Amino acid sequence: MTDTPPVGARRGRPGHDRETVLRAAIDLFNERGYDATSIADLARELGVTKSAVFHHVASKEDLLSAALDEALTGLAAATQAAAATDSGSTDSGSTAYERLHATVAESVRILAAHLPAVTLLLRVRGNSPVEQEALRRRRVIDVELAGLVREAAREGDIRSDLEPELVSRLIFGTVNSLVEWYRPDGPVSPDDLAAAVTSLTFEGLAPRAT
Amino acid sequence: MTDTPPVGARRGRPGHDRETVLRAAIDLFNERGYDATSIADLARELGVTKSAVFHHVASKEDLLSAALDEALTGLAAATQAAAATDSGSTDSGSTAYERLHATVAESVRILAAHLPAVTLLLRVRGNSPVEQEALRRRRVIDVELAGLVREAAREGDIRSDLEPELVSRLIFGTVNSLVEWYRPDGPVSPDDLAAAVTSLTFEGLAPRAT
DNA sequence: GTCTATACCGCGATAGAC
DNA sequence: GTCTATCGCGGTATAGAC
Repeated sequence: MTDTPPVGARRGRPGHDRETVLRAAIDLFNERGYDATSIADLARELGVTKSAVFHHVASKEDLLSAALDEALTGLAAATQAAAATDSGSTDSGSTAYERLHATVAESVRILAAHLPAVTLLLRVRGNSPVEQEALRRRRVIDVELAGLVREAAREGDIRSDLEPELVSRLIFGTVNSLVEWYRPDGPVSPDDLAAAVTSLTFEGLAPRAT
Repeated sequence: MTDTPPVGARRGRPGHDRETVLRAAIDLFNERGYDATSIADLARELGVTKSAVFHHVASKEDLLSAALDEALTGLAAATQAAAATDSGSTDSGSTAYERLHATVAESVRILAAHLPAVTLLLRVRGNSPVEQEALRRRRVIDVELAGLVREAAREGDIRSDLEPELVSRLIFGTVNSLVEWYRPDGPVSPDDLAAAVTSLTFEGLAPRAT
């Protein structure tokens, strides 16, 4: 046997692969913004030339597209999973309140697990077809979430003196704002964060019985 | 008397002035992002050439600087005003709870009144000295807000089972997330919005006695 | 798979005429 | 106050050698 690795296996030893480039790109996009980040910046970060980067990806926008897809897939799964806590048909074993509670918690966990990609998603403005498509997919998720809030209000398990659309925007505005400061390697674990967010959202700031 | 306007007064009839340019710039920066917006875009929006824009402003960054200053001045005033509801020295007539409540409401109102400038501020990443200075001033405000939350918890008027820093970040994360969707010309007035945010924040989602 | 070299374009900003 | 014209730079992306 020789000392060379199996030729049949996927190799790429000398340099980087697409995934490496993508991770570095997402980090840079988040640090400086997508438009303010050049391929030259990315190449410098990876220690190669611009041309080497273009060997792995078709275009700069290609990197953005992949990152947004990761975030959207995760968030869509979060809403789906929590909604399928039971749901089924007309009236199931789970209440809308329970599903809303689970969705908020799961959204926080997904956000923490895919923080860089989700951060990028939340900053997209719709400057290109790629960004517009991402915004469209985001809107679909937002509509589902608003429906869940409306349902919980109709079932009488949450207050109904405020518009469900408004409540939904405030709740998930709180969740989304986490990308501005939360770091998974900090003192607060993702599960602790999810618990704090849900507790504050559902119970408010009132002093608790000890 | 002639039909020409007073020559001594500030005039500029044929074209635009610095304020016009600034308003248009802030809107474009928010729509597409600062880096993605070129002076040519701005000139096109105003119906003039790039050179005409540079007649009114020294640089593109000059526009950003002015916008960030507007937002920061407003927000600093909001925290100051609400904190000075009484405060004074050691123990005054107002509790930290009351001051926190007033600060949240006032922050929402300022955000609504200066929505474009505040939106821009909240998207700044620190890419240049101008942006870094803005982030520094933001941080000062954030520290004051966190102190207010800590004080209210110490006085026993809000729950103390969660870290004040965490609570502060969540509350003002909710407030800041308003820039992502709120429009003052929509169905919700700034005062209604401030009432909804404070109510949801302080009282939570629990059904209310009717 | 990575390199050098380069085409091509749009950017921010300036000079000087009107 | 706005224009035309232009500079110099850095952007994305490509071609072809190694």
